[in-house]
Amino acid sequence: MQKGDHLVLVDGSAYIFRAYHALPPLTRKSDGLPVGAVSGFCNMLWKLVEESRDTSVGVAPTHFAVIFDHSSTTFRNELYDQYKANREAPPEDLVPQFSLIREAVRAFDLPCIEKEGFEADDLIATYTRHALEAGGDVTIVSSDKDLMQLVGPCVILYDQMKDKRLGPEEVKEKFGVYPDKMIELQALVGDTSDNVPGVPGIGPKTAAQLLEEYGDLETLLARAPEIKQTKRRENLIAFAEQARLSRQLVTLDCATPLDTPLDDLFIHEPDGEKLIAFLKAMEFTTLTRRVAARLDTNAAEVETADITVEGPVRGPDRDPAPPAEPHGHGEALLPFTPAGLVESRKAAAAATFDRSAYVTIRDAATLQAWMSEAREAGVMAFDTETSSLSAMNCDLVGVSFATRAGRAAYLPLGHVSPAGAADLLSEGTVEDEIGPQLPLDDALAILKPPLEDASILKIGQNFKYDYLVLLQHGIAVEPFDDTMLISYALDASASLDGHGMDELSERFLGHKPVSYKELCGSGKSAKAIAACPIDKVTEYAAEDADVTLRLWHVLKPRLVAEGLASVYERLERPLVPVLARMEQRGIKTDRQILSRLSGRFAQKQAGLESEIAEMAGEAFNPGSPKQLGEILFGKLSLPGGKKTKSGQWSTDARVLEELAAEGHELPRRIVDWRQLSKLKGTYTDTLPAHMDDEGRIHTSYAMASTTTGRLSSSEPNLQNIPVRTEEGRAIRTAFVAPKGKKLVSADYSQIELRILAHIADIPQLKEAFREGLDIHAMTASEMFGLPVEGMDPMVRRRAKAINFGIIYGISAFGLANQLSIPREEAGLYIKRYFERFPGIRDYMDATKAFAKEHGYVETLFGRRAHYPDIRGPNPSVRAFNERAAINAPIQGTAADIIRRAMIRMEPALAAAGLSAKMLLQVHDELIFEVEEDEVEASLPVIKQVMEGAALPRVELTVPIEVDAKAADNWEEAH
DNA sequence: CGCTCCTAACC
DNA sequence: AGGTTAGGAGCGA
Repeated sequence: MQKGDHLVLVDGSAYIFRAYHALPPLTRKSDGLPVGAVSGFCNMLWKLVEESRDTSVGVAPTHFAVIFDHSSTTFRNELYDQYKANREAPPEDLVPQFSLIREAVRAFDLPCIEKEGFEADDLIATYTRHALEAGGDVTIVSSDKDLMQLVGPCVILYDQMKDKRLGPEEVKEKFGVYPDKMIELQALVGDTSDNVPGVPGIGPKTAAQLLEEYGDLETLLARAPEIKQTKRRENLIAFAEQARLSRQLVTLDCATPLDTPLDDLFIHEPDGEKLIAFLKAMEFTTLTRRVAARLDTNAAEVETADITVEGPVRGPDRDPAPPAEPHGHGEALLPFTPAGLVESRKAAAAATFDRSAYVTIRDAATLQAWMSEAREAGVMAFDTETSSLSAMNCDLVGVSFATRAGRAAYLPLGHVSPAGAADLLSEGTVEDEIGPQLPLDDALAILKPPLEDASILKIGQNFKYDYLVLLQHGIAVEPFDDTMLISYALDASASLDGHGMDELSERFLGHKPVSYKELCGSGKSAKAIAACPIDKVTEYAAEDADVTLRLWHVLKPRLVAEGLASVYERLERPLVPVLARMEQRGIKTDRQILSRLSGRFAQKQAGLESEIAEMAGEAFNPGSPKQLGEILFGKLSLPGGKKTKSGQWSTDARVLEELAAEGHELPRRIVDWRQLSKLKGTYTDTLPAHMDDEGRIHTSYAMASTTTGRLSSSEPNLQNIPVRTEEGRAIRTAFVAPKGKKLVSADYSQIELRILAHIADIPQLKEAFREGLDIHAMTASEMFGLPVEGMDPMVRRRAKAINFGIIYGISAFGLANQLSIPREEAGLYIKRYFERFPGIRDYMDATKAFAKEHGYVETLFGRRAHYPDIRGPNPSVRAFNERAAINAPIQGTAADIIRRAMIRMEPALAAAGLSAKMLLQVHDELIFEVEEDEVEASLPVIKQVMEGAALPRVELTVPIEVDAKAADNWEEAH
């Protein structure tokens, strides 16, 4: 435990009795087993776990335990045989529930702590002391006044049922003394229920008053003769010893020997299946459903646990962690907490970086030894060094490993002599010059087993890259974690400046690693990494693995603590192999079509260029906004000149279109020229350069580049291939299926508007989607009171713009801009819209309020988008953040849904015996390559997976529809 | 050569 | 008006 950590201790025994007494008796239907207290206990614990993840309530816990009384006799009985002597035996129907409740805690995967001879309160006191010494905060979940003595600046008492939190001030208010005097107060007052005698005639009010006056118990007893009130004086003198005994009895033992050290209370992701199996066995249908939905698990598929009436009584220690399991396509959230995590976490935070300690691996035996170390540790950070940045087209230069903080090595595999050509000229071999390197094939043969070993967790940074590199060598690395994706799940803010390793290292470790530039240089003088000195590369590469491992130690625990484990485990990590395979496959492209289009575009452009020069009266570069602005608004003095931020004439398409509408021919030509220039320069000329030997283009998907959870595509970007204009669309005909296959395009219809209708709960929108109506025409009809039949296309267009505007966090300024209408008119439209759909305004207000309170918003699947500046002082920055915050849950939920579909797609197709291959994702569209004779069978599977992708976690109240079509090329399939 | 600006392609 | 990537021009070192 370290500073900033947060320990939650649940007073389990108190919970049991409260649950038992607060609820009517309940028995298990199938056999009459009494389970009322178990049910109440489980409900309370579940709520607590849920609440504690809501960071708005307080700091999310990093450590968590449920503490029980072990038996009725404790060390206090030796002090005083009457202690708790008049306690009645627990009710008969509660007795069998004690062991069930311990089972329940185990099912929640929480440590269940108790100790012979000690009360729960003593254990709570001891853990609290340990936590405080480590610099942590503590929340004790209980309302027992015996625990108030523990309250302090970093310790609060939380009464879950009354939802009350007690700090020092609240204790003072309640008892008239601060927590540090609680023991003395209890010693005076006594406790009838526990048989703590106290001093007769002294109640809480008097006790508080006396302590206020005399300071502490001993002073009070010593000066008792001074007290005026006869009876009070006599009692204090007569019962002084009894008061001292009482003080001993109520003083909690904060030095209880602990069987489970504090650090072992470290929280980890629960095993959803285990919990659901238990709840099903108890026949708690409501809670089972609730838990299953939250954990995104289908309860029907979980086998009911075998819980007998005489369930095993839990010992004081928790069970050993379940065996580590690989996380393939499985649906359950399996914990992966290798042994020794806690130790390594501490080491990661403490150790400093020593580059000279890194090892260069030059032979098989040393490599084998490192892999043994990894096997023992159960964890290995791992990084590949390659000859280029493109995973699909690079050679492996080396691999680095780290097995614990500070212990890292580099394995050179493809290094060449730094001098390059000198190899050929010099007498000696490369080996003489740079030392021996293990042959690549030998190294891969040694590496393959541990990299695919289910009991070794491989940790990478931007792991899709390394995964893809090794996939080219026939190695599918599993299981793995990715520090970049963990960081992204925790906080995807754009303001963070990315999730690259160097940034993360500086942000979370306060360490600046050797940069690639420092190693290889930059610009013209940049060297290939393979030509850099191996000792320097060892420092660089091994450090990367070391940093990655340490980042993992710091970041991974935060996932669970902040309630983001399911985002990472459901939406991020499983997508890595899926995207890697998509990138590896690539999409077949017809070079000839692109080249013909380039020719056609060039010809048209040339024609336009001469016309443009003639109209302008001089030759200039139409691609230069600066020159163009000077011609249009300077030389020709056309009206409507606007300036950009930096004072240049604005010449964007909007400005030029407006001029063209007024009859000016030159701007029209420029618009056309620009379009051709874009299509040619960005697409038809450039795409062929990305084709491989088989004529396929492999894009690269960035998983952590957007603030909302969308993917992005680059090198080349295949998510912005033209579609709007006919000429642009022609480019899509170049994306083709090979002979004997078809391309299938499947896209979600209006998914963001559907999500809006669901989230904001808009009856008319939901109804329209259920009826399959034209949503924009319906909107126009609602707003302007016109029938949908025979709707003016221009009116519909406005309604459509407003619908999109709503998704984007509408402003009168933006809508006016979009529709080229006065701002006042746009304002009226918005007003009208809100009148017709008041739920939208409610949603927007609620989202803004949430974002202001928490600093982030959430998708339906729990992904967060952070907007800290929404609280900032700059009104326009604030407004921008408000709009983004309104958009993010909608755009982000859509992104989550298609991610879920992609993750499920391959197993679903395989299960149906189909060989369809997913190639591309374009935000709401998936593109597949399908054997011609499998098209018919594949379409319904693809549709089903996409349409059902939100389930079971989220049940949308609008239908989700997917249109899917097969054709020979992308243009026709779309 | 590397950066910013402007523009435009997509959902 | 929300979320992206990319290319060319222009400028300064």
